Amino acid sequence: MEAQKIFVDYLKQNDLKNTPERMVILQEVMKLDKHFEAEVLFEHIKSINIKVSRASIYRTLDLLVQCDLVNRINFDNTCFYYETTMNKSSHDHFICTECGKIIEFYYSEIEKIHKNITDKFELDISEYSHQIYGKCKDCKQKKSLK
Amino acid sequence: MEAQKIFVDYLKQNDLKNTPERMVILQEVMKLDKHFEAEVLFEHIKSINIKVSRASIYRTLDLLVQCDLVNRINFDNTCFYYETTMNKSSHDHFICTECGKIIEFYYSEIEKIHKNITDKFELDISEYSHQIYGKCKDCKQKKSLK
DNA sequence: TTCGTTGCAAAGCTTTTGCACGAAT
DNA sequence: ATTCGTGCAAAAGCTTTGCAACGAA
Repeated sequence: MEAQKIFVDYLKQNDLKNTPERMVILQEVMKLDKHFEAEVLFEHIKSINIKVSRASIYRTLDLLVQCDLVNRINFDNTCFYYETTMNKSSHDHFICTECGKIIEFYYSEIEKIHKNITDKFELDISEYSHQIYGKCKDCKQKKSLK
Repeated sequence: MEAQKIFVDYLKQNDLKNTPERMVILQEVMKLDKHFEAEVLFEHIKSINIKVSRASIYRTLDLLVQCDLVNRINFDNTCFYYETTMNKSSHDHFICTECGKIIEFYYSEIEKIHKNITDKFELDISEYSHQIYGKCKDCKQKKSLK
């Protein structure tokens, strides 16, 4: 189902009002990259000459999280990141602490682990975060030459 | 090796000073429960009538993270949590997004994945972060009752 | 004596909130 | 006419930082 319809229905069902601000925010959220910050969304909307306050950004993001159109995730304690739930694919990241290089990888075992833990503890998993930090091949070699 | 020796050595090797505040903080960190907040450590030390400022708590925790005696973890964006690394096998966390409950778990497959990726990309892994977010059994049931 | 360290308070940042005005139904 | 939403600015809450006094080496 289309995101906008889901959101409008959600608003209606909860006696919330359909406002221009809310519609703009949903529309622009859908255009952003996978993991975006509230501030990025705010700046983005400002950049297309639409005026929406930061408060409305945060409040509307909360609503979008409520109706499962958006996930709010917690990456590094600097701020929350948001991502749309539509078309989401899973992969993890290796981040080189020397040069910042990122390697994406995917192992089906991760999903098996999640399935296993879901069953064992009767959980309902919505999101996960899996990062590996260290030195990439190049930086490892540079380091050992010293 | 004993934590205190590791810390003292670390300080010496980095031309940092061995101060009473740092020693107290290390000592009391070791007494705390698994996942504690900086504020809890601060209050704990105050409660035993030792005077250490919040700033020193934060600065010393950073040092302890630097020398791998403590991990700094990020569960819910409210604050950082810390845990000692001594005598602790690696484990990951499930965090309930409704009630904040934390479940620790360990799967050897994670290590296999890391070994595999290390070999494949010739990496040097120093740390990783793996959190799963969702609803725990109780909160899942509460939600479905509505 | 020399620097690193401490405590304090202020600043920094992201997110939330109180309030008066404005808009949707 | 209600009632909810918005913008603004202030508040919140955790963490970091600037600075002067202090203390370890």
